[in-house]
Amino acid sequence: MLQQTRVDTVMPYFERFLARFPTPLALAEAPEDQVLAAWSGLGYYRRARMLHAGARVVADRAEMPRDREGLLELPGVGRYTAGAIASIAFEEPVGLVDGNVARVFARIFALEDDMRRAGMKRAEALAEELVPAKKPGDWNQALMELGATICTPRAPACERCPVASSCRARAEGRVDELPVMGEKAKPKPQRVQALVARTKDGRVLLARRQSSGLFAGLWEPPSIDGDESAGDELFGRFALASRALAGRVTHVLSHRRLTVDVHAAVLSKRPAGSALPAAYEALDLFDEAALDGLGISKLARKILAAAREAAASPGPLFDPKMPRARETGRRARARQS
DNA sequence: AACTCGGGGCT
DNA sequence: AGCCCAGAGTT
Repeated sequence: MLQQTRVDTVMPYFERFLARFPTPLALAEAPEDQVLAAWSGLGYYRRARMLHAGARVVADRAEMPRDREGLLELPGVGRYTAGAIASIAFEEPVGLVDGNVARVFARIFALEDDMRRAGMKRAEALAEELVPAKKPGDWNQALMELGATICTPRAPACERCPVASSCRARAEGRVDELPVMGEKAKPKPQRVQALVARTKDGRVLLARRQSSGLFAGLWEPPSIDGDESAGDELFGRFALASRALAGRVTHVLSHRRLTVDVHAAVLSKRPAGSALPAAYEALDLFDEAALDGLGISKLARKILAAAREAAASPGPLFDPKMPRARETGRRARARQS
């Protein structure tokens, strides 16, 4: 859970997850839907699938690997995670480098290399060299904690730093220049058309995404990439009694900036199996109360909320027979007030 | 070596 | 509006 995610964000998920899946065996025996439901909202859902697969490996062998080499063989366990478990749980004297340690080393030793690329190798070699034989887990956690609380990316608290006198960047007045972080690609804009279709008795149509790619294995209102014309291809798969543009949702990922047109519709017939859109592997109808038990992305929740909001407060110009555009979000509310 | 994969909190 | 987070797997 801590891969690329802050401790404070993880904490409540961690508590719930361990209450629900207390042991590797309990996790291994759980259906994937329940694992993704417990992960719902945390992001990088491949981590959940990998952890699930890893639990199954451990359950099959009836044994947890107890050193770095064995841990590295588990799916989802890379160099950082293997080092963290080996040193903290099993007191193996191995180093580790996460974003915090990379920054701390870059400053203490004035490392010039790009820490997004080749610089990580230097940092890992240093970590391996410096880790003490006794309490290696405490050492590693102290390095990470120093980076998270004192040696922060911006405005580090050098006056409170216990190793400021050993810091080369500090001595050379280059704290703000280190670490060197190479350019990162900007998210690419992408348009999406989403369909929130309900039966007359209020159940909502969701589709489960295929097992690889974006939001793999999660349920969501079916959608298609592209502009309005792409939407027609999606809408045509279903028997719709009515349809209207309910709002627009934006969602930013590391590599994409999604703008989603949300279309609300009423189903006149139950969807046939042949209606399954590309990128999905299943289709089903759900009561509102059942959504909590599903793996659903934050984006999908935004889309559902936009459709609900449009239905609840149609606005002065609403005509149920006419398609309409409606803005949601801070800017629209500011304009209305 | 570059790209894919979420979401959030802080500046 | 950026930046980056207790990264791993795939191409």
